[in-house]
Amino acid sequence: MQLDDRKMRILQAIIRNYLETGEPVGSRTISKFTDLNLSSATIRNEMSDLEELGYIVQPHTSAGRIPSDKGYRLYVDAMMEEKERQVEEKNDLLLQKEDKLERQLQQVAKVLAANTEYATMISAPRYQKNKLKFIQLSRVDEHQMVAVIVVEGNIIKNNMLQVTQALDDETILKLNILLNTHLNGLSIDEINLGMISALKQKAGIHSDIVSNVLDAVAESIRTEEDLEIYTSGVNNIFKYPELSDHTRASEFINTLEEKQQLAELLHETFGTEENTGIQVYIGDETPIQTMKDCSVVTATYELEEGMRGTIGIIGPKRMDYEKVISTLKLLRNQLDVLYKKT
Amino acid sequence: MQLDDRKMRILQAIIRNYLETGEPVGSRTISKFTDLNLSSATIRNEMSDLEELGYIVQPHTSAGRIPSDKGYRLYVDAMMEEKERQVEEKNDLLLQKEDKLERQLQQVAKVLAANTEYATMISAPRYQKNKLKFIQLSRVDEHQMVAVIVVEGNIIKNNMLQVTQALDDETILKLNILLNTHLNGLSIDEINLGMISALKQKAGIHSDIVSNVLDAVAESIRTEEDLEIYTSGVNNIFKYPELSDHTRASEFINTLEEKQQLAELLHETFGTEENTGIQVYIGDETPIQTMKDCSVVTATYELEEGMRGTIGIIGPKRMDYEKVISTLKLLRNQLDVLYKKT
DNA sequence: GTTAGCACTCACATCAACAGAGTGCTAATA
DNA sequence: TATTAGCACTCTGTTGATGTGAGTGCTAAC
Repeated sequence: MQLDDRKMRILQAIIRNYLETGEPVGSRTISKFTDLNLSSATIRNEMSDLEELGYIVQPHTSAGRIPSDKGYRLYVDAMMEEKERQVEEKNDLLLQKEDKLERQLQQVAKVLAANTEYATMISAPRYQKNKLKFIQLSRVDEHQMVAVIVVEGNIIKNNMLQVTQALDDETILKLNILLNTHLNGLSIDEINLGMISALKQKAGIHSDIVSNVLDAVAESIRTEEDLEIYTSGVNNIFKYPELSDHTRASEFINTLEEKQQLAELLHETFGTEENTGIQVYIGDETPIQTMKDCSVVTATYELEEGMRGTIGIIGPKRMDYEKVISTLKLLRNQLDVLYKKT
Repeated sequence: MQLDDRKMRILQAIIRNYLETGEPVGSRTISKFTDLNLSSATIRNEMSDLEELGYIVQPHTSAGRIPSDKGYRLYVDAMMEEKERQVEEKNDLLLQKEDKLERQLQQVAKVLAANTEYATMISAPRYQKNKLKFIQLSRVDEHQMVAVIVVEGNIIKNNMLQVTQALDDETILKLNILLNTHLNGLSIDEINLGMISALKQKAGIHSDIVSNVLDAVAESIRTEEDLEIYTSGVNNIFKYPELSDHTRASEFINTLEEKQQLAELLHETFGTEENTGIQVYIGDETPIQTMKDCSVVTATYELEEGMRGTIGIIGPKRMDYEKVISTLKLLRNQLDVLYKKT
C-alpha cells in the first residue's frame, strides 16, 4: 500500500524531527513544523493511521511517536531514490595519504568517525584478484628462509619458512626463476594447489625439501589475512543515550573489539557492487544480534585498482542517514583522488 | 611516621574489604571481620587517626571510609615486600603460541583481560638492540624495489623503495653483498648515518641513484614502528561503577583508542628493569590525566631473547593488586616456556 | 586503653502531589 | 466530507516531605 503524499510528508517530518532531538514527537510539533497548515488534531488523525500502518510507534500512551524500523526503511528508500539532490556542503574530509596500508585504513576510520560522530569500521582491501608482481625466496640462515611476495597494489607479504636442511644457492636460484616465470602475472586466486604440484614436476628435482618449500610458499601466498578490521570512534556512542546504558554500551564495545561478527557483516556487503555499493541496515536488519538497536551503513571503497574493501558506519537508528551516505560518497571521491588521479 | 602494627592491620582490613565490595567500610564491619577482637568504638578511634594521617578518607560524614591514594600506596608497598607469599592457585593462562607477532600480542592482551577482568594493553617488543640477520634488495619492476630486512627474533620488515631509474642486476647484487657483509650482525641501534655514508664510499660507485637507494634502506632499517599497541577488555570497565558513568567511560575508551598516551606510559616502564620489572601506578601517580581514577600495573615481558616490550593492566583503584601482579608473573613464566624452553 | 551508649548527620528510598506533554474522541465548523 | 476546537484522560517526570539505616563522634563508664 502506497502512502498518500500528505501522510508521507508527515512521516518524513516526524522522522526528521526525531533524528534531531531523539525525543518522541507529538502532533503539535508537526503542526507547527511543516508548511502543511494543518491543525494538531488533523495531524493526530494522520498519525493514528501511520501507526496502524506500522510506520511509527508510541513508546507509551500519551507520548509522541517515534519511527519504527519499517518507517525508517521507507524514509531511507525514498531518500536513496531522489539521489544527488543537493550539492554536498562539506567538501573536504582532510584525508591524507599514508605509506603503510595499516595506517591508511586506521586513518580513514578515524577521519570518518570524526566527521560523522558515529563509530566506524573498515576492512582491509582484498587482493585475491590482484596479480602477483614478484616473488622471492632467500636463505636467512641454516634453517630458515624468507619468502617475499609482492602483489599489485604493493601489498607485501612475507613468511619465514623453517627448513630442516639448507638448500644450496643454486637450487634457490632455480626455484626463484621457476616461481617467477610461472606465477608472475597470475592473480592470487588463480594460484592453486594443482599449479604448485605442476611446478614440483617442472622443478625436476624430486627432493622432499624442495617440495616442502614449495608447499610452504603456496601457503604463504594463499593465506588470507582474515579479520583485518580497524575501528574508530567507539566512544561516540555515548552521544546517544539510547545506546549508552551500561549493558548496551558494554555489548557494543565488545562487539567492536571482537571483530569476528563485524567481518562477516562487512563481507556480506562485498557482493553488492552493482548498485551504488552502499547498503543500509536498520535495526533488526543487521545480522549482528547485539546491534539490533543500531543502524549500520556500509560501502565498498577502492584504493588502488582492484583493491576493494568495505567500510561501515555504526550509529543509533536515528542516525543522520543523509549525511552518512553523502560523507561516504565524498570519502570515495577523495580516495579516488588520492590513489588514482595523482 | 611508621604506623603501629594494629593500625596497619586495620588499614589492611579496610582496604581488603573495600577491594571486594567497592562500598565505604564502617567500623562495625572491621570489628567483626578482623581477629583483633576490638569493639567498633575502638576501631572508630583508630580510623579517626588513620584519616588524620591521610591513609583513608570519608566520602561524606556518616559514611564509612575508603582508602586514599596514600593508603593504597602503603598497602601495595607492603604487599610487594612480602613477596611470593603463597603459591599461585591458578597456574595456567591457556596461552598459545602464534606465528604472527601481531596475533601473539593481541592474544596475550585478550587472555590477560579475560583472566583479570580489567582492561589490558601491550606494546610490541623493541628490537632496536637485536642484530640484523639478513638484508636484501630486489627489483620488483622498473621503478620499484623492495628491501627485506630480517632481524633476530625473526622480525621481518619490508619497504617499497621508489626509484626514478632502474638499477641493473649487477649493481643490485653488489649492493646486496655490500649491505650484508657490512651490516649483518650489527644491532639496529648501531646502524647509523655515518655508517651508511661509509658504505657509500665503499660502494665505489658515485651514482646518485645508488646513494639514494642506500639512504632509503637506512631509513627502512631505522624506522621505529611506534605506537604499536594492542588493547583488550575495554568493556571490563563496566564492571566497576566508579569508572563507568558516561563521562568517565567515554574518556577512558578514548584514551585506549588513541594509544598515544598509552605508548608514553608503557615506554616509561621500560627503563625500570632492575627490580621485578613490575610497576604500580595508583590514581594520580599515572602520567595520563584521564586515568587519575584508575590504577595501572605495568610489567616488562620478553618473547625471544632480547625482544622486550611492556604490558599494562588498567583497572579501578580498588583493583585486586595481588591477583594482578601474580597473574603478570605467571604470564611471564608462560611466555618463557613458550619462547625459550621449547 | 577500651567500650557502651547516645545524639547527630547524611544518603537514599518511598510516596503523594502535581505539572506538562500528548493522545483520542466528540461535536461543531467550513 | 474533511478539518478543527475543545475536553477528558493517561502517563512520565519532578518536587518535596518523610522515614530509615548506616555510620560517625563524643562522653562517660569500665
